[in-house]
Amino acid sequence: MDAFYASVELLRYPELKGQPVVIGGGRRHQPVLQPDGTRQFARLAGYVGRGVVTTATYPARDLGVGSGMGLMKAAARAPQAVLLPTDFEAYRRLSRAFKSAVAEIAPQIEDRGIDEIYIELTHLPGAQEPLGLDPYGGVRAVAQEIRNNVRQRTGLSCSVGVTPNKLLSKIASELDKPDGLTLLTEADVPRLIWPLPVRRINGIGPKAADRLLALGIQRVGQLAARDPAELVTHFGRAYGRWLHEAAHGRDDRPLSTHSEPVSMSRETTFARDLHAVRDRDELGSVLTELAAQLAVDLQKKGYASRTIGIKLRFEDFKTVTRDLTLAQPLADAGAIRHAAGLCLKRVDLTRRLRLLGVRAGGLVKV
DNA sequence: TCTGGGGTCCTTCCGCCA
DNA sequence: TCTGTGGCGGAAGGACCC
Repeated sequence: MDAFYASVELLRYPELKGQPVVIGGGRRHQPVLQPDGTRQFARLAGYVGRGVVTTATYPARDLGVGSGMGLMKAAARAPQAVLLPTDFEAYRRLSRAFKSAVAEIAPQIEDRGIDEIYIELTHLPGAQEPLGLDPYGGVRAVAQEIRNNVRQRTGLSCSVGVTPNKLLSKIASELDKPDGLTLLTEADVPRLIWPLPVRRINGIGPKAADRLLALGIQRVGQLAARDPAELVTHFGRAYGRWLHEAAHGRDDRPLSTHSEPVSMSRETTFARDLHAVRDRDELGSVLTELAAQLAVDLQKKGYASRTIGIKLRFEDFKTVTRDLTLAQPLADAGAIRHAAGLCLKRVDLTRRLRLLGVRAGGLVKV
């Protein structure tokens, strides 16, 4: 889906179309309905806090604002941009709507989060047929039909990559964003994929990109040209081989149409850093609240957890975790709070904290 | 102006046990 | 009884993704 959260907000507030809009920040900054019927929107200018941009509209991106950026920094670049708080309930609703719109045409779907899916097109009627002079006309038409249905059911645009595998589809879907349809085959890899920066490969993050850069590798084609043995030397057997395969556009992962959750968690960043001793009571009640929320999440989805853990982030952004595996799975707020308290006792708390989280792993259906 | 919240998967280390 | 080896679960951290 294209700029998903922001696009959902534009459905609600169509008067913002064409403007730089940024989604993020806390519950405040809600638009205010004026007596004359128009809405007063919060602006980025003067933002104070620790929020980040979750999504920015394309006009906002043109001003240098992108997801993950601190809102203070975003405010410096685009003070006049509209700021809207996140509304996950609305995004989940539209997420279900777009997925069922796709499923009406192509039922084999792999979920990749709130705004992304992989779709199996291979065996759909007509997908293997040429259309006029286009040997891939059949599958192109199916993909277009999916896009049309998503727009009709949700009012939202999406971008699609039609290729032989998931790795290439992910890259291809981003070649013509927003509202694009890109079809490519293995034969197109040298021309269309090799000029791209290595970061465009799903699985090469900032760390791997830095290490590749140190080897003089910036683009996918440069990676493809390297001896796989050399990559194995630098990155280990599994990752080295994978880098080589990925650079050649090869990927044999099957579609995964069903998955069970592995863990669930709740965490919060404080408005100001807290001290273990001086802010003991506040810290304790945050932990209690997180445990209670997590218990509700577990019970709503029908899971119990055998491993309870905590996550701490200190003022210097260093993060530590502690966890505890129990004899019996549990989903009770008090028991989660107790286990989290035991974990907390194992951490040296001399530095101040900016974040506290509680996690439930080892999930079992109840 | 410092950097959210919710996840998955992988690696490494350690203790326990056969 | 001592030593080595290997599997396994748990714990911790890290990379990456949406």
